[in-house]
Amino acid sequence: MFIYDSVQKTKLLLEPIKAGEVSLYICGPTVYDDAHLGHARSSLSFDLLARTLRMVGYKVIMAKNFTDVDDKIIKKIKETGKSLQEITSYYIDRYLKEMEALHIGRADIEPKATESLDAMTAMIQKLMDLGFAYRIGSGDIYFDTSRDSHYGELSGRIGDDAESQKRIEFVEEKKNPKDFVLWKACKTGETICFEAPFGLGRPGWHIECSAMIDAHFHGSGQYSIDIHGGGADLLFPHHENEAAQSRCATGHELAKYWMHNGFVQIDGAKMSKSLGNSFFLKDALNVYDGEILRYYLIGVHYRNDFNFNEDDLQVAKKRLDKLYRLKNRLAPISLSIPSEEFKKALLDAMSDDLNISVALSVIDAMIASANEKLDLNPKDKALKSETAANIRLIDELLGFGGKIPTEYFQIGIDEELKRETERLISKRTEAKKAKDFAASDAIRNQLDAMGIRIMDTSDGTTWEKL
RNA sequence: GGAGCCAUCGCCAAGCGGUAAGGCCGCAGCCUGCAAAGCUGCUAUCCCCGGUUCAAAUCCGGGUGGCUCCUCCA
Repeated sequence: MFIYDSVQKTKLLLEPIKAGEVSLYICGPTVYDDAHLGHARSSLSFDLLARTLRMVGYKVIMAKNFTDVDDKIIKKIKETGKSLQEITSYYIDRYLKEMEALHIGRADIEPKATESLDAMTAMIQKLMDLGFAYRIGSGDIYFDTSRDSHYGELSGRIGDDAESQKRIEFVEEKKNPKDFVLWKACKTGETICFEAPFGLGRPGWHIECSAMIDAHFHGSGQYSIDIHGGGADLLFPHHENEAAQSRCATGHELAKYWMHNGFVQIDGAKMSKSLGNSFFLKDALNVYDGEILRYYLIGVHYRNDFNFNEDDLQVAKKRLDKLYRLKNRLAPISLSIPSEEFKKALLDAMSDDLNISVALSVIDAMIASANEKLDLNPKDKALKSETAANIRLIDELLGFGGKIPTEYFQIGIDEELKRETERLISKRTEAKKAKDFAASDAIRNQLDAMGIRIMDTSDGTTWEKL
């Protein structure tokens, strides 16, 4: 298995700390609003990674956190009058449901910041004891970046210039502009306060992941976990800061490999709230089935930017349709085992830093070949059961193709329309039998106007919703 | 101001020094009452200019264009 390490900026052979086992920590969402397509893409990227690692034979332990204490959540509390718990549990619940719709597997460990306070305060205390952190007059505790000689190496930002320092929030008492907050002391009027040995307050953002990783993974003498992942925007400052804290508190590096996924863009620009072009996952799921959305969103290599476009989404659906049409020719059949050649080609592609494009082309080739053989010999049972097993493999590795074809093609069809469709089809079959092609073609046009496409096969007429 | 990523057929998209995968669209054919579906065949020398090499889309230098990070962000 090869993966691209975004710190070393090169593709590397994955050599886990512990043979046969891969520990994975993914930066999850801050739960103050609905998930957008960018969250989906990030989750999808690491879902593919976990699935591939498992199929290649690794035991995978994946953690993905929920940031449920944060300034934006506090802002939401003020705006809505709801409690922190109400807000965060609502958005966590929605997040998980939406990710499920995209067939994204759950992480093995899903820590929440509010449930990891002991780990965080312990790490902050340790950093203070070791002289890596200091407290200012307000009670806030900062990490002293000047004490970490490796600070800046992760993101390659060693000599930051004046212009970039201007952008950092100015706090007079900070020793160094790059120093970041570990603990925000409770100020007058603030209600979201937690107890800590150093007083009431709440944790800074960066400490969360470091503390959770420390709490949940044993690691080795050199690294806490194998792979740390997240969106490309997290490399700096978030991951730089995490790495610094962990290095100073534990004496070893946080992760052996770092992986970052690219952005989802809308009309060539980064999707973000401030630009007013964010696309919520819930809105997309309202219009498109989760499986189609999944197929579309994984279609571009995870490190590249992804330009969201509804036309391209339709193209993705067409491609997925072909898989289901093949599956439709198979059923009902018992599975045998997948073709060795197919499995190898698929795994070879995904083992090469998740080369999804090659993987999808391998699938297309398998579909074409199976269709061709079935055209020649429609009753080839061995081929059918092997093909069915191939599709089962695709579902396991890539997370699509698992539905029953008729369900897939009839998503969003109500019972009434379904009955009407079937009634018209049998009427058309009668007309065809009587060689009344004018009548049968009229019915076909009528169905077409209803959004139903029909196909005559040797086994009768099948139909799909357009 | 600093740091980085990207640029491949009309569109989407692989490629990681050895002579351009795949999908959509289009065209031709097989199949079909006609379609649809399926199958077969056809369609690019890789933004520009230099350089390294027996060999470059792939490496180096210089342009041009797009995006991102340096502030919360997947």
